[in-house]
Amino acid sequence: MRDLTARLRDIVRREGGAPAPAAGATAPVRELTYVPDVAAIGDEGSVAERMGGTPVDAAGACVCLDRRYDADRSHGRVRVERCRPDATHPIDLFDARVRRADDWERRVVFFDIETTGLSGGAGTLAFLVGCGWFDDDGAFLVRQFFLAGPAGEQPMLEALARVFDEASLLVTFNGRTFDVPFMETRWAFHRSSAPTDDLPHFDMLPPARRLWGQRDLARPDSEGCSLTALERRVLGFHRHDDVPGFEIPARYFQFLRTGETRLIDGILEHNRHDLLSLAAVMSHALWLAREGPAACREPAEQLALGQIYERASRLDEAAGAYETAIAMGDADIKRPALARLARLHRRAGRYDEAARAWQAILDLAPRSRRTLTPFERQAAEALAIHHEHRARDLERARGYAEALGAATMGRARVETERRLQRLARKLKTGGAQTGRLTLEDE
DNA sequence: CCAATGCCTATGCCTTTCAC
DNA sequence: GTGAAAGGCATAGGCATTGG
Repeated sequence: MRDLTARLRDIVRREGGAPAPAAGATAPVRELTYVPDVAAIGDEGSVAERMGGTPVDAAGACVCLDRRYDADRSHGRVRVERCRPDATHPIDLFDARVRRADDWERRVVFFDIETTGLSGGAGTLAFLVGCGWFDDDGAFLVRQFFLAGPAGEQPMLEALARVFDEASLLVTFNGRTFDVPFMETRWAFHRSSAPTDDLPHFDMLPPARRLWGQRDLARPDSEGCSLTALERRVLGFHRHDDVPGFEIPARYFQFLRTGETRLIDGILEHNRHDLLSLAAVMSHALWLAREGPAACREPAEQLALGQIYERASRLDEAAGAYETAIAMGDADIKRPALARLARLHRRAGRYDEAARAWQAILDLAPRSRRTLTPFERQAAEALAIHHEHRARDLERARGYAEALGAATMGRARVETERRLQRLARKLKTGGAQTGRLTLEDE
């Protein structure tokens, strides 16, 4: 793949009028027969005609393709019209930078590029950029700009800037790291200012990781958080004959050699599916955040939702989500949900409720097991503190501290030892009498 | 393959709250 | 009044993961 990128670098150089560099000892460029007169590539008609698009520039080096997905069409389990984000969606829960007052929903533009490689150097270019947005009827419109040759980049960048100028919010998947910086270097390369500079940008990857990214300990085969994985898990959408990402650069280089537009069809479809799924995944995430834990299909989502509310300081909603997760989930969900619920209770001064949640974590463990998992260690430590300092039941406090001491190492071990010594001292001097008014009367 | 983002964990600091 | 504990908060470094 690396030498393909090197070849493309040669194309760009020749395009600029400079002679091709002498073929080095390694990769000769002779087999690359790119024809600058892009409109004449292939045997019948222009690239734009054969792709069913329209030329953006006079030479047809950039091709524009429009596609409409009707509102009542289905994408996996969801209908297209349901994928439109609107002002009722609490987008600030996922990204506080997108303020709700900013009428961000006016024109949300979904954005995804296909490039000749991941490395993003000067020899790599985005040969396909796809934009999608909703019209007033709830249909999803996709506009793609395709480079029939590198000479089309300038007109592509101008046309793309016109789309972005209309946008109120840009939405991408991993675009904060990849797509947007990539395009910004291209605009810089052509000495124009980037239209993304003052455009609010929402990257769906971090929110998706928060909602669906927790590695599922119960299922080692769980799929990760790529857009195609989310598509299957969240939308129930399965692609047929998809072009895998790693194959995309090679296909484009082959197109440049042969002018065969059929090689590109699968990439166009891949890009459109990415945009549609991005819209669907985003609006589903927003919908879940708005509707709350009762709308979740999986307890893991309820747990994640709790963390999302907690980050946004919506602590009551967070507690509600954790309680739902505890009620619906298996032990692997219950444990973290109980721990987080316990911390919320403790922070709010509801110490008895916190203690009950910590105790519930310990009750999930089989009696036979001596070793403590991290959650159980956390619970035992919190209960030792609770019973020593709040409930004043020194005997019980010592019980938890002892269980903790057997299961800790290093630094935590030292603290536990100190706790045990303090408890022993207090018990000897008769501080135990005060330990009557505790949890026992519940 | 590469860069970069953001989560998790450990660690130290600071303030508050008690017990003596 | 003094000292110890607890717990919130900030920071830093490690780790995994995503894009074509």
